[in-house]
Amino acid sequence: MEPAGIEDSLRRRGVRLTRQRQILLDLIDGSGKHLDAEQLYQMAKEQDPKLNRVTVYRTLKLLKQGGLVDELDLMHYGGDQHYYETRLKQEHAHIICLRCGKVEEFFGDPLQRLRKQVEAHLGFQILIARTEVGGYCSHCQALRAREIEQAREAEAAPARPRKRKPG
Amino acid sequence: MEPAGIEDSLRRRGVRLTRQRQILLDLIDGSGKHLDAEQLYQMAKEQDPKLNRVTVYRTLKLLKQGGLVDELDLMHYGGDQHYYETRLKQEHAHIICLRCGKVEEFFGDPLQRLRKQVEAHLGFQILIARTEVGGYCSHCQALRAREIEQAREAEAAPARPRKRKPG
DNA sequence: GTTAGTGCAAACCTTTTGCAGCTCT
DNA sequence: AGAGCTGCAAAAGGTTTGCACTAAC
Repeated sequence: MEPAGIEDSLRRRGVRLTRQRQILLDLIDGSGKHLDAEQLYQMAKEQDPKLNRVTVYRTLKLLKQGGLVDELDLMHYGGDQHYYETRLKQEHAHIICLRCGKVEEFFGDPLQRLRKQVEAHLGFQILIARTEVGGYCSHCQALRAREIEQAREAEAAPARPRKRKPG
Repeated sequence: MEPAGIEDSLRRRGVRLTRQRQILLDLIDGSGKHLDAEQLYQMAKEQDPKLNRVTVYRTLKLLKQGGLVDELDLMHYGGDQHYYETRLKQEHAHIICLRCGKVEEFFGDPLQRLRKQVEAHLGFQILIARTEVGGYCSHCQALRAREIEQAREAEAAPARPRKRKPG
């Protein structure tokens, strides 16, 4: 279950594979979710209560610099934290539902097209690309339509006290 | 030179167009660059020395929530600040040179293709999309090749003997 | 005249840094 | 054995909040 590719890459550069880094790598790679630094810290602490928050940040910086993990902000849904994932998978876009927070991944060919066009038209040598899309998932579109409808009704027919409020 | 569309949108929602907000809107829309909160604050202060940093943040939040400006991180080149631009232009990707920091904009069709595919395949209603690409611009590719070459020379032929085993 | 908006100070939160001691190779 | 790494404390940077005063509508 370990991200062998990442561990090899680290070893090759003389970076030590400490217990703390193992824990964090396994979490980033194995959780299946996009975790932020604080979540990583809390989960890592369960395996090693002495593991320090600072170590989380230092490990993330190390992995970022080595190009082994990507840093995402997921459209700032939920705040300004950053989220992390390994770069083992094929390049993909993240599609975030701004209502329920669900994150989908998209692997279509426009991503490769974009890379090629940027390289060709702008002469860039691309190291990393990131696409994030915010919107409403199909489930939340329906819910939102209902919310808006209810808000309209509430505005059109005001002063309909459901709760007792002395006045 | 004012972003009339934005001002209308604000007025329509009963948001007051204060002197401070005018200054900030003009800067975001008219500077032609991607400014972060601190830069905006410094530039705004030149027009109104009493304008407070807090007002910058509050205005940015307001504009973000209204969907009137986009918040970018430009691949975190230069730190974790956020950069801002109005949403008046056609959707575009930002291509950042990780060596010199130059930001190019890309308007190609893969962006629209991506939108369409995400809507079709995932059933999303897209509100906002953001693509950021990091790499080396053509100018910096050459410079970087030279840097690497020089680093290799410095390691291969130093004044003192090599530490590694002889090859 | 109301109510939203501003300035100021202080709090807050995430991330970084300095340093002494520990540990991986 | 020794460079590299960790933990701790404290600082740094960016952003938010509470409150009294001000100004846009």
